[in-house]
Amino acid sequence: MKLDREFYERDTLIVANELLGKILVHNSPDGITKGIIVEVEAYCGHNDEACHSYKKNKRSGRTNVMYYCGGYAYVYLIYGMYSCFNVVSNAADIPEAVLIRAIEPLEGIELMKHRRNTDKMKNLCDGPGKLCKAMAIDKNCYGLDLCGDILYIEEGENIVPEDILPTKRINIDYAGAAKDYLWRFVIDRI
DNA sequence: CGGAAGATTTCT
DNA sequence: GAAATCTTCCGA
Repeated sequence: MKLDREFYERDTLIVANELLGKILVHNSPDGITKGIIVEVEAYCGHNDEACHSYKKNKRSGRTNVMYYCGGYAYVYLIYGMYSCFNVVSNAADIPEAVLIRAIEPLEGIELMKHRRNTDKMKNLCDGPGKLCKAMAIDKNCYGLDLCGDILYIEEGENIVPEDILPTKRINIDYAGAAKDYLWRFVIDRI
């Protein structure tokens, strides 16, 4: 069961929490890949110094999709070599999104290994850049509608709040006070 | 038009 | 702990 538009058009922190345990699906030309979302981070526009849409550059070519309504893919290139996949959340004109930081491979594992050029399961999708490479998510996926058939998220197992561990976000030391917000969520089991 | 920086990964 | 590496954004 594919998540619908209403799921995404809510408060970013709620969407971030509820995305845990859901299944990310990419129907690529090479084949289909699926994975359970196990780690996310929330980025809340004007309330969040770490968010790309926070600063002076209110809206730019890169962050434009964050101003859409929820349910779109925000993919950007970082450090010139790695893509990061975000799910745009909340209503239109509210530039917020959820970064998918890690997944647990479900389907198309051989394809992922081939793309990542490794055999180690643990090393396959445990990072934003890694899972994007494993699932072939790149700038071509920028702005895709997650309510479409190419890239989407479906219902997975239900995660109870007790299993969700909030922690500080990673690699945003430049973000001042915002760097201490507990806006990174991981599934505390496995 | 040039320069600087970055929501990372990998190897030493 | 440091390098790799390049698109995007800002200032001039």
